[in-house]
Amino acid sequence: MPEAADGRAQTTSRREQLLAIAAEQFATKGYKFTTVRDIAEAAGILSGSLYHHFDSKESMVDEVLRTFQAELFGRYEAILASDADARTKLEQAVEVSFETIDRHPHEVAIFQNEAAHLGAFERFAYLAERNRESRAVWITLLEDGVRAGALRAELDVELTYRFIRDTVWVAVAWYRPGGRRSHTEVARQYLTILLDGIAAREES
Amino acid sequence: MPEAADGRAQTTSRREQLLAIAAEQFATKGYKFTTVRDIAEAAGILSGSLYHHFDSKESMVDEVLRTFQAELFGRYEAILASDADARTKLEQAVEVSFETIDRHPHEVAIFQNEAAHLGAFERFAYLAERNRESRAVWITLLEDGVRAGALRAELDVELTYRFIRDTVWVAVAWYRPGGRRSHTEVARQYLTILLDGIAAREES
DNA sequence: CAACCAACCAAGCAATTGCTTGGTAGGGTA
DNA sequence: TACCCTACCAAGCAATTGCTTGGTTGGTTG
Repeated sequence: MPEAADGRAQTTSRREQLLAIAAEQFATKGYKFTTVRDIAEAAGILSGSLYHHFDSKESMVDEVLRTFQAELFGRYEAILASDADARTKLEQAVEVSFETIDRHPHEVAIFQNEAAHLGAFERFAYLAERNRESRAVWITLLEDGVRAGALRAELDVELTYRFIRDTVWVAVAWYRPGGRRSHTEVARQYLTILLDGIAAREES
Repeated sequence: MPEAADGRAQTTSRREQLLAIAAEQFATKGYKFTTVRDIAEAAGILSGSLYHHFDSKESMVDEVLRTFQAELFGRYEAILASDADARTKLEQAVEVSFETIDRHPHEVAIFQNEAAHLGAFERFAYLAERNRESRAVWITLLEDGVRAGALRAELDVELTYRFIRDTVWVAVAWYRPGGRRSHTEVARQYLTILLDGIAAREES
């Protein structure tokens, strides 16, 4: 492993650079639409040279998705393990999600667009596993919220989970890092809608 | 055009059958992952025979998406043109969307998964146009709702539109026609969350 | 019956694709 | 100097892919 003079691991190895380039291509054009020649050209090398770093195109998406998921779920676990109240935890989970879109838009897009097809292959079975994990996280958060009285008691937790998950992740399709709205702003607005709804409150 | 004995147009021409088969394949495996041989095999014919009905694989998605969009936007326009109040129109638009997922799950899935990539090609420029139309519909509904006092005045209409659009359509990824929840039920639950939020109301 | 036609088959071509192989340039190290 | 190792090139192979072409079949119609 290459290291800088001061002993810290070098921030971006060639391998990581290539992975980032591949991720961008996969995200914008789709996995199957992206050829290894595309990736190589974007990196300024020949297609064959990619196989010095990776043993297949499949390995590239695999590694991209794996590292991304590992980081994301680490953050979810941290929230679950904290001692904040139920509503705060829910809000944090939403914020973390939007922050992830901000920091890893390509990775999220790939996951969003390709997970369904790729999940069919044995190699990507962990995607389904992560899906179950994700569901467990959100369901826990929601049930805790109901139990604590922070969320409506009649809530269809399963449906609510799906709506949250969908809305949060699909935002990657339109959210642009560095754009007019910050991820914090978007998360805050979304939480307002989710928690209080869009209807005007009746005077009671 | 083939016609039944009683003079009505035959409900499903061979062409329509093949389109339906192709749509299913595109939806489940993705456009690029689906080969013409896959489609042909699913139809019980050889791949070359498909070219008696269509002149390219591209034409197949094109036709699938075009007819789907035409029907959908026809229904949106009908709602806009009606004389119901703002809130009712918004609810109807949501209901129509979930009903569309129920009736044309494959078409919605294709649109959801492939529109982004395909939109880059000139042939599919109408997808972007339809996107603008869709935005116009929802923004109108939301602004009318705010104006009528049915929706909160401080609403970020643009963000709200995106959240609605995303959540509604992405449901195609998990909604199963004929499953435990009817599309009417899902629409009703979703509207509750959207309009009133998931937070418990404070006693005031 | 003769003509026609929609629907299909059989075979294969040309381009693209992921990937392999053998070799080379150049910087670091003993 | 001799060696090694990372990163790359040049060339091309084998499989897959979308699509073409010429021909066959079976039903319908004048």
